[in-house]
Parts: sequence; structure tokens; C-alpha cells
Amino acid sequence: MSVPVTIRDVAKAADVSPATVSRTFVRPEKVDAVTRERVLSAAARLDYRPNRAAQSLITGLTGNIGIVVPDLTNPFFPSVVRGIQNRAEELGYPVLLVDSGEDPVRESELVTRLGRQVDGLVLCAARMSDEDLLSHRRQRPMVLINRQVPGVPAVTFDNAAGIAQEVTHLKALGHVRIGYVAGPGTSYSSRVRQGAVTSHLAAAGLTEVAVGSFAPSFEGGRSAAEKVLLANVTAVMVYNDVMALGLINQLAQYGVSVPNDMTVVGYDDIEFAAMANPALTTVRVPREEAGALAMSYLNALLTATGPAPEAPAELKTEFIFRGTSVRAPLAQALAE
Amino acid sequence: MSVPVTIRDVAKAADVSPATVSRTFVRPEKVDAVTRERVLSAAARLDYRPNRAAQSLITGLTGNIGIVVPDLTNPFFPSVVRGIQNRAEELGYPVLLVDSGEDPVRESELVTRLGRQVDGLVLCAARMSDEDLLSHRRQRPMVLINRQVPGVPAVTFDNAAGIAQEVTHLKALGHVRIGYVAGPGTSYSSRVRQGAVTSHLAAAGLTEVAVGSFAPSFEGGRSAAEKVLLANVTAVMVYNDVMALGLINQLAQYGVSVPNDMTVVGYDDIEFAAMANPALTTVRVPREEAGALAMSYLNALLTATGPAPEAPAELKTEFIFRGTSVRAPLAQALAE
DNA sequence: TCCCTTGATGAAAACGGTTTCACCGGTTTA
DNA sequence: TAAACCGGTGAAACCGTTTTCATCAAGGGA
Repeated sequence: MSVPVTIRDVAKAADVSPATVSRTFVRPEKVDAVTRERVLSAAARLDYRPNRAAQSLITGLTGNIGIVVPDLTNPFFPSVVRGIQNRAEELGYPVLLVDSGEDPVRESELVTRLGRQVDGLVLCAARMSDEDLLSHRRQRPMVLINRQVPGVPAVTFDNAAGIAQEVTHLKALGHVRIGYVAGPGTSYSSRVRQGAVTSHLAAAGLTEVAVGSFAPSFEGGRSAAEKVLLANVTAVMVYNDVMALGLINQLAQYGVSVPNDMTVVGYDDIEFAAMANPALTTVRVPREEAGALAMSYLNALLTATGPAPEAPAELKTEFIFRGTSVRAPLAQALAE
Repeated sequence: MSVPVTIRDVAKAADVSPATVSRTFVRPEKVDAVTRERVLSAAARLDYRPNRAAQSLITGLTGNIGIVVPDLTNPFFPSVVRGIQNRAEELGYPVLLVDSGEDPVRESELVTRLGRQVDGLVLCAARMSDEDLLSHRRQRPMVLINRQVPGVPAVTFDNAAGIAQEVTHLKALGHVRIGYVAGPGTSYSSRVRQGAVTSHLAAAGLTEVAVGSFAPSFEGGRSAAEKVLLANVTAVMVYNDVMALGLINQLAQYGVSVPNDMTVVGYDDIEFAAMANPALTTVRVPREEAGALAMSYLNALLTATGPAPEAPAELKTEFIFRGTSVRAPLAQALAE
């Protein structure tokens, strides 16, 4: 209790100089085995903990890492945060977390502000421009999740495969005219998925009907309902699960019931996708895994050990067939 | 860019000593108005930012605050985190966030580890024992959310009122035998609510049927379904919304449909409560507000200014009548 | 035998702030 | 008029590490 024990206390107790104590911790191989042992035991006995501030002052490193997410209340992100944190904890990094509220400007400011508090950053689904991103990248090591910018390490999901799985599924169910409800244009993965949808639907010989871009929220999904109804399709692919759930909810207001009157497939497989009624057909993306991997990358960057990831990792997705998708003819028969 | 500007650079530029520069920032009233102006403009011109580590080293303060939550993937918590963070940002505190995974032991360890990184803590729904809590409290200023321990500042919700509102609602609907599905015994608010349920049901002349304690998760709610069915009640109050949703989901598996065959009311009003189908009748607790208030309290504690909150704040709750509760006779008629 | 490595160690100089203390000129008080 | 006070300021000590540099003993090659 009371007065904290410093490196000098340990030095005195072990009868060596402070320098040797320091070396024992940072460069153990530089100190003789027996002195090292002596220092270690003294340190343990006194319950010595190095003062972070003093270390930071001289090394210029904080030992912290930062995470920024666009919206913590979107269930997608807590999972990846958890993945990052678990790994960060194993590696001994405390983490600073901020929520940008889906605002690219604020996001960039937050990164600047975080900059001086952390040694490295994990940016989830960054909304800011490539240029801003690259300029921050020059200041601090960073790794991206769900975003790709040339030259910046990243972990992404194999969205093309995920979309392909959905398309195959819908085709197998006999759907022909298929709507796509996109996410915000500011979102990298929304643009990527849009591209994948277009190319895979075309490749499968199906007709794509673009419904428009909406906020990646429950409300966003609801506001897509009218346009979906006007699109004259039997199935809709939606940018993410939260929106899909919103869409289904609003469709119900119009007396259109899913899946009987309309097939809806989401994306992400958030927890509530399975809990909804009917349960949502979707594509699972390994969020915790992505977080953990990103953290591993960041650690590699920071310690300059391990594989410095050049090509962005692409995590496998998994198609989940649940209750919101049915055969097209059946849907139409019931709709009459 | 390049070399960071130090207090000495500013001192030189303003033609004063470093001491004066420091004073200008920490004790402005101690320096003459005109010198102060000179220093300030020099600092601005050079874009001077004090080095946190150096400040920490001498003051012993980090300038950071910490948040610990039991489970970030429970939608209850991101909201309160957001409330804390917004306020923290206004006040200029970076925040360290950790997730204890609902584990009291881990939680206590995390607090210890966070301890040396932060000046103060906000603990959400702390799971650890009163003793552990008090011992940590001796180390660092802290404020609790959704937990009460004598002598520790806290912001809580007026659960008694919330429960009372639910009871009144159920009584008005004609329910008489009412089940209660409790949360984990480790949760303070679960114990509090259990007490409130018992007393308010008794006061209303209704019969309480205790269903048991379950994990505060969707799965926890599902596992309560059988016992609920065996309880021979027309309505159930559930510890929180996530569990209520789980319960409803599992009841459907048994062919019991809500609200026709069973009235269910939740608690918290998480986002998905409104989104579910049918939408969940519940009690709204102001989560963001609670977070913001807690952060304000913590700031008061840290700066020794403002109201040092003695009595825990109790935030008002609001009853939300939605689709999972209906009149008892009707429920029974349909059940036949 | 002597010189040159080599490995282990300690003394001391950073790192960038804050704070104590002494000093100085000017004003009030006795 | 002398003594006490006071606001504003700078010199220097200090916070607890890491790291450079010098020192020293021991071992190896010539």
C-alpha cells in the first residue's frame, strides 16, 4: 500500500543498479542468469510494477491500442470489439474504444485525438476517405476491418463468396427478379457487396432490381419497404441483417408477410437474426475471429515480429438457411 | 510533423521560462494577463500539445477513465457505454473499455489491471461482491451503474416504479397468477427487481409464481420456457428483454403463441424490443442518460468540483405498452 | 606475456512536464 | 523611513524509467 515501489527499491533489494533491474525486464538476455534471478525475486517480493508513464516518457510508446467503430449499438460491432479485446488482453494491451457515430468527419478527428494516446489502431468499417485514412496511416500503425485501402493491412470477409452463396440459394428456390437493398454509399463494404450482387446475379442469369441506398439501421430497412414493394420482385437481398429486420417489420405493416409473400435474405448473421420470427436467412461472417486476427496483425506491426501481413486477409463466410426464404412459386401462389 | 514541440520551445518563442508556460496552462490566474496572452499565442502558433506521459509522471494522473461492462453483446450495455463516452468526450477523457464476460472474478481482475491506467472508473452492473467493490473503491474513484453499495456513488433506475407499472398493467388486463422469470443471482438488479416484484404483486393482491433464475441471455430465456408452461399462469414478467425474447421464441416451439396464449412483459426496452414481432411490452430505462450522468459524477469526483453525489441517483423508468400483453380472459379463451 | 574481445555491470544523462523556492520590484503598514 | 507583504517570474529539483557510455574482469589469440 501507500508508497509505490520503484525500480530503485528493487535495485536496492537485489543489490544491483537500477539499470540492471531495467535490463532484467526489457533485455533479459543482457543480464547474467544469477543476477537476473535475484532481481526477479526481489521484484516479486516487493510486488514491483513499472510505472507506465515513466516508460512512456522515455520510449515514446503508450502500450495502448485504439479501436474505432461507426456505431456500437449496431450488433455487428460489439462482436468484433470483443474479438479484438480478447486478443488484446492476451497480448497485454489495454484498449481505448471510440464510437464515431457513422460520421466520417468525426471519425477522422477521433483518430487524430486517439493518435497520441495509442501505439496503434484497429479501424472497423472506417467511413473516412482513402486519403484521410492514408494520412493517419502515416502517423500510426493501423489495421482495417471490413475496409480495403491499397497498402494498409486489413482483414475483410469474402463477401463475393457470401453473395454468391445467396444468389445460388435464391436461384435454387426459383426466384428470377431479385431486389437489392444497398447500405450507405459511404460504406466500403456496401459498395463491394453491391458490385458482387450485380456480377453474380448476372452470371446466374437472374435479373437485378436496384432498390436504392439506405442507412444501415433498422429504420433504414423500414424506409426501403415501399420501394421494395414497387420493385415487383419475389425476393430481396439486403445489405445487412439489421436492415433486413427493419424491412420485414415494415413490410408487415403493408400486410406483406415474410416469407410467404416475399423472400428476404440478410447479411452478417447478427445474434438477432436467429432470434427473429421467422428466423432470418443470412450469411454468417466471423466477426470475433476478424477482430482477433486484426489485433494479431496490429501486434505484428507493433513488435515488428511475426508475419507483417501484406495481402489483406479474407475470412470465409457461411450461408445460413433459415426461415425468411422460400420457393418462388409458392410465394407467388400465396400472394395471389 | 517530425520533432514534437515541447514546453521549452514554447518558452523560447514566448521569451519566458518553461515554468511560466506550464503555469499558463495549469494555473492561469498565477500569470500576468499579458504574458499569458503571449504564451498562449506562441503555443497556438507552434501547435503545442503537452506530453501526456510527462504530465502523468509528475502528477500521478493518467487523464483516462475506465468502463467495465459484463457483456458488450448484450444490447443493454452499448447504449450506456455510448452515454458515458459522449459525456467523457465533452469532458476530455479518453476511455478504456473492458468486458468482463459476466465473470465476477475476471471482472475484479480487470478492474485491478485497469486501475493503474485510469484515474477513475465507471462500473456497469458490477457482478463482483460488495467487499471486492469496496476494496477497489479505496484505490480509485468509481461510480456504479445499476448497482448499489453503501458509500459508493451510483446511478440506478427506479426499478420499483418500473415493476409497479408492470404490475398495474397486468392487473388492469385481468391477470391474477403471474410468473416471474428472474435473472442471475449474481446480478444486483436482479435481486432488487425480484424483491420489487414480490412486494408489488402482493400489494396488488395478485399471486406470484417464481419460475426460477436464468442467465440474462436469449438462451437463458429459452431455457425458462418449460418452467413457465408448468407454472400455470396467464402472464409472465421477465427480468430483461433479451430473456423475454428468448422465452417467447421457445414458447413458440411449444406451440404457445404470445400474446394470445401467454402475456409476456420484459424490461429495459432494448432496441429489439420494438423491432420484435409482436413488439415487446416492456419498461424503458434511460440507458444513455444513465451513462452520461455517471460520467458527470465521476468527473465531479475527479475534479473535486460540482456536486459530489452522496445519495445514488434514481432515474425514472417508463412503461411501454406494446404487443406481447393482452387481457387475461381473452388469453384464456384462446388457450382452450 | 600482452593486447584485444567480450560480457556484465553501474553512473549518469536523458525524456517533458510540474512545483518548490528564491528573488525582485513595488506597495502597504507601522 | 524601515519593515513586512505581494504578485510575477525563473532556476532547479523532481517524477521513474530507459539507454548510452565507460569500466572492469575474464578469456582468447598472437
